[in-house]
Amino acid sequence: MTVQGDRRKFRREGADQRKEALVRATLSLIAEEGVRGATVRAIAERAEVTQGLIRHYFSSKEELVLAAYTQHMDALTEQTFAKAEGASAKIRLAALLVASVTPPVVDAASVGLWAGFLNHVRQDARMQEVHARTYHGFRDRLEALIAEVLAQDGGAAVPRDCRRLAIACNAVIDGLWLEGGALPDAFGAGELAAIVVQ
Amino acid sequence: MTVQGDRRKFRREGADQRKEALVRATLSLIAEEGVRGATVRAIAERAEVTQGLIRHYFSSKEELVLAAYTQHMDALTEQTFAKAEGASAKIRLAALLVASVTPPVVDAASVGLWAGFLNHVRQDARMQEVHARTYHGFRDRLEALIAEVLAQDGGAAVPRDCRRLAIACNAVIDGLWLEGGALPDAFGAGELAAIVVQ
DNA sequence: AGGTTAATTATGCAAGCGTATAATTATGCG
DNA sequence: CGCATAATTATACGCTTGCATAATTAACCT
Repeated sequence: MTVQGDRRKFRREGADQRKEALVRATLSLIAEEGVRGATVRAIAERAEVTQGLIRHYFSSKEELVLAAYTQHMDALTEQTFAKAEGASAKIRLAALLVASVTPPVVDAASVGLWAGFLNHVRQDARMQEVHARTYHGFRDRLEALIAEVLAQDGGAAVPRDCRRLAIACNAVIDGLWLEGGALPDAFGAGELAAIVVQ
Repeated sequence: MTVQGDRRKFRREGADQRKEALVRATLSLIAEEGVRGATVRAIAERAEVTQGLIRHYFSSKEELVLAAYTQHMDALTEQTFAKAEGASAKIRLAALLVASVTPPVVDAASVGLWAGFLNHVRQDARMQEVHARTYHGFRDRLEALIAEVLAQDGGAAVPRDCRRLAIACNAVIDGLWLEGGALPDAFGAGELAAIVVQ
């Protein structure tokens, strides 16, 4: 004689799917309201589960936020390089630069996410680690691509120059990234990329 | 027979000084922890008063945050233009650009502040007003300066061109602003300014 | 001096926070 | 089917939050 309570119906799902749903909900909330605004209850509601489930998959909110940050940064890098296709190295570099300053890598949500994470990254050592790893990963791949372009252009690819170019290139990308995401002005990414490639 | 309670001693101060102290405390906390992290109690503690006083000077936390944002944006503009001095218009423009991408206009706290305010500005109509007013104010003054430079260079200063140049110039400044504030890499602001002036 | 008053502190409240734990129930297996 | 178990929900606790209000006190006025 089980009491037929109004207990909410649910479907059991794999740990990976649930975790990803929670991470997605977390990211969208952080983009809108920052880490502090992404409350456990709000995250659970957006992921269409109850808040207790979060603690079942993540040992704390901090852990969930770290997982979300990691996933986001990795996805961003991957997403950007995925579009860097083409016959020659020069074309691939150009495509990479264009991808770096156009949606979906650059949009309001992405910038909101960056802003939401900024202070948290500054204060949490593990978040800093993830940031450093992602940043260097991106730069290294960019450096390799630049080396290819230089080699193909005939000139010898001095490693030190490649490193410097990669850093500078990255800086320009970051600057444009903010510009494109924060301001709605759509401006010709193509020509900008061309300038950088030159 | 008044009970000598351990009630905290205090000094009465003018409304302006207290308000400014509260605004300063609010700004520094928002830069560190975002608007949600800047709690009424934390602000009061940093301003060395008790939390009740905030309600005495501001009708709500939201009002205090708005006042802080307004004060910060105005100060930023003023601070930037204050350094734009020089004999010729061209020199003044160059000085303005340099000031726009060097401390104290650009530093970690300033970027943290920007990040902390971003989502709040996006969601609050009055904050958007302040942002728009400040942004246009800056751009208009920049436009006037550019017009001067063009006129001095001999060419006729077509208003439409000035407007466009001002917008583009502002975009570059914003990009560099993020770059300089978020990354510790100190890079030659002078040469950048030179490029823009050209 | 002493009284007035506004500035300031102290206290309390309801709601929301992250977290802990117990109660249920969907699902795979014999 | 019936049982076991992990996934999920429900509930509760202590703390913090923004806000309201009462109690105190520093400073000014005559």
